[in-house]
Amino acid sequence: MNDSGKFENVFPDGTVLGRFQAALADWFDAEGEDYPWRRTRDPYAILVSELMLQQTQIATVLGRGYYTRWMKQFPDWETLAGANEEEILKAWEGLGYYNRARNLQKAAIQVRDEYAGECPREAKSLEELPGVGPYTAGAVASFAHGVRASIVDGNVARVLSRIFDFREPVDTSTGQRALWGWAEQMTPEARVRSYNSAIMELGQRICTKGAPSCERCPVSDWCQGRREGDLDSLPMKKAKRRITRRDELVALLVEQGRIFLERETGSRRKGLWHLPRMMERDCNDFEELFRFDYAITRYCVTLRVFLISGPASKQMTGSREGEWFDLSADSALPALGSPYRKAILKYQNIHEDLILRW
DNA sequence: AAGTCGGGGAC
DNA sequence: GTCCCAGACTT
Repeated sequence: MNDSGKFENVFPDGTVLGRFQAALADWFDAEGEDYPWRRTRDPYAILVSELMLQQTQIATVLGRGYYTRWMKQFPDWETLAGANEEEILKAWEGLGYYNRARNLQKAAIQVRDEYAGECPREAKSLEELPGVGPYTAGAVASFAHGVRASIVDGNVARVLSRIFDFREPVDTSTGQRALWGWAEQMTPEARVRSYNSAIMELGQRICTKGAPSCERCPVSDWCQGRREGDLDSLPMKKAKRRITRRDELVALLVEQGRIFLERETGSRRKGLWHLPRMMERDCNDFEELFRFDYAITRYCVTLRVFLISGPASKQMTGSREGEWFDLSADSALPALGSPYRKAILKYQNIHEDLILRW
């Protein structure tokens, strides 16, 4: 490496790095997990997986069927490029970070129009695509095209900070520079798919945040952090900021099996729909049906749901931009933010209970 | 460099 | 509750 000397410390000669790379790649080839995006080299299929997986666990993307559904609905660049935003957001509903979905479509349009349908091969070119940063560019270049390119995600950051016993915060520009520097020196020319998959999966399954399984780690011999004996404190991070509490008051307007919804206008959950929001003073005359908390970024929000009926309902719907949707089928509802979907479901359950009791 | 963007899994 | 997750973009 550089002045730190840690690179030389762990890899005193050139042959050791080769053995380190081989140990990782061998481990992956022998016991790596089998995911749908590892059964293909289609850059589109791989880009879809990478965008879905940004800040999102594999269990969510796979277990709740997002990836499979998406690939069936939008199987290639062309199809996605020609889709409309409504159906894209509906397919992404519940995954969060909805700009990822819009960026994915912009990327598809860009590949179609500016690259004649041929996905760029080099990481630097891939970074031109919207929603594709340094990590995703390296992932697509290596996984889809087999091009030598480095990756640093949360998993790799944890592995490398432990390998080098890196006792500085990783969530800073200097910390990131150090990690990327190591990653670029350590990435092999050959077997880059296996190596990159391995170092990520190692962080996910073996070199975990709590209770890492060093006895099963294929590269524990090279791990400086393990020798120093304090893996649990790595990687180091800057101090966290606090959570802010907030109330959110919303109206449940239901008439003849239909519900009144509004479209999000700000930057948060943009393009999705939500229950109409109310002012504190406008709630006094109505019954609070129920409330529950949900977390979003650095906020803890108490969602309080009021049932609005009678003349007030007419007044509210008359003075607002919104639309009525059929409540009978989920497919008739537009893409909703998760808390609002949950609230509607809760309301329907209460409603059914009342009917059963009669 | 700091804020923002979601929602859920694991502990 | 906390931390984290196959991060990227805006300010």
